[in-house]
Amino acid sequence: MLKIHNSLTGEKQEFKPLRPGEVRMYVCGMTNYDYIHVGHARMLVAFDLVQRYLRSLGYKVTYVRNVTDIDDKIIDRAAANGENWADLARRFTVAMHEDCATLGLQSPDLEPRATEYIDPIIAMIQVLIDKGFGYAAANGDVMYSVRKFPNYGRLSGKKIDDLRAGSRVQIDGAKHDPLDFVMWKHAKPGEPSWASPWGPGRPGWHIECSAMSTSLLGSYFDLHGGGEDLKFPHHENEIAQSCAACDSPFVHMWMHNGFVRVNDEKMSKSLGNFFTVREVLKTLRDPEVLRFFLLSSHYRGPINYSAVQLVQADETLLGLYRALKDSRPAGEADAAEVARFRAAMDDDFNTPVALAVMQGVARNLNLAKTAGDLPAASMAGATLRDLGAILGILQQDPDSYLKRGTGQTDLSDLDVEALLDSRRAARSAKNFAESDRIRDLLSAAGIVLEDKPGGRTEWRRA
RNA sequence: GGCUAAGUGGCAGAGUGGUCAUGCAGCGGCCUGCAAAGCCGUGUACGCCGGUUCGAUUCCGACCUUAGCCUCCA
Repeated sequence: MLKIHNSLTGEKQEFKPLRPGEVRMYVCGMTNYDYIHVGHARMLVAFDLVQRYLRSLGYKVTYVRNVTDIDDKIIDRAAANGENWADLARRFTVAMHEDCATLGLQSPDLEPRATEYIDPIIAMIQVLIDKGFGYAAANGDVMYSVRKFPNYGRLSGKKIDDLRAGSRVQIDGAKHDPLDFVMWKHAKPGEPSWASPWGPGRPGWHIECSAMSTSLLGSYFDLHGGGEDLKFPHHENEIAQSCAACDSPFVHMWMHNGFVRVNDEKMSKSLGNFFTVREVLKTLRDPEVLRFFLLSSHYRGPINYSAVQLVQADETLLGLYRALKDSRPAGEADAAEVARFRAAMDDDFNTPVALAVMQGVARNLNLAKTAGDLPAASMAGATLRDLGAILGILQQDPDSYLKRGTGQTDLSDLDVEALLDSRRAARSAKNFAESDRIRDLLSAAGIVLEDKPGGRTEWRRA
């Protein structure tokens, strides 16, 4: 029985799809005006995992993750670059797709872009105006009247009056109430715009997600996810808009992932302490190391980003691939281990415990290999592979994974096989000085040797 | 100021009212020509102070510390 922590109630709840056998989920994706950083990667990986696990449970999943391709930041950045805003958004959306693919993310089933949903957005705003939740302000913007929506603040646990008291927001003269937010922004000279009943303009961020999610998944769907920082006001506003427009509950369960921190601070653009996925990947043996690192703590908690931790993730993943090597995965996975793994995942996607189960399988696999118990090794190998597939790890060929370094050392002018032959000859002649010399030489090139029974020697990267 | 999370062994990271997380690193052993890998063994860990309890890291209360949100943010 799958339990998911629902941000709406603050508790883990049994997951029951609204429609039998079918899960509809929406995740707030990226505003693409720059390369994605590790914080974004965490969100992306967390919900990729949710989606994968739900599928592994046999649900028919419709996973929607949007792209915001019109926004102040895009316009500003494009202006700074002297670039067309649409080109900029397209360029970084392509880059995001590349990064997602490297991180082993499965594509969402649908990836709506805000600019493709202008009509539904306008329609929804109109409905909200007609129902008295929205109003056209004097400056041409269309606002949402937060105080008209009774449950405003329920998701984030905020009270309207507290917000107001603590508000440091500049009072916008056009707003009837400082809490009101913009659904439609009137176009300023030179800005991209679309025609609307309220004049040329563009959609606000919150209405985009309300319109896209309900257009694609219906007015009431199962799961809505995003980063913790979107809880307020973005998700709160989505709820206010969608519920009011559709006269319906909006989302059954809300999920929020925790932040990536750097030295105990949130990794973010504004703090300037971010690392892009691209630059981090250059320092790693394989992108899978970053994915593994992200999976090694629970999605809701904070995770501290540091080079040391990446090294630990690398070592641990390496150990798993070493176990997998020569295991000849075949046949059915070990049912008991799978059950343990699933129990961990059923508990609000507890990947650290799921990974611990896999460590146990790896130990049994190593034991079976040294005992020469081939059937047991195949089974353990199959188990590791199958469980890894759910998490999106351990699907590569172990030997080529192990022979891959962190990218610095070039082996092209080193004939490893020939050196191993010489070393083999030296060892059988008991010329250990020579065999150790060759091993040191290889070691200096970042190659580790492992002598196997029967005079066989294998190599991998350190 | 309001609201929300969190403080676990050298590092990372789960979890629980009363023998075990797990991984990395370390140490000892087996194996090895020596290594590496693997396996076996190994650590008086749960912010502070009270309370409840036969027993609390786990429940309750206060306190301290940190982070996040309250403004765009994954």
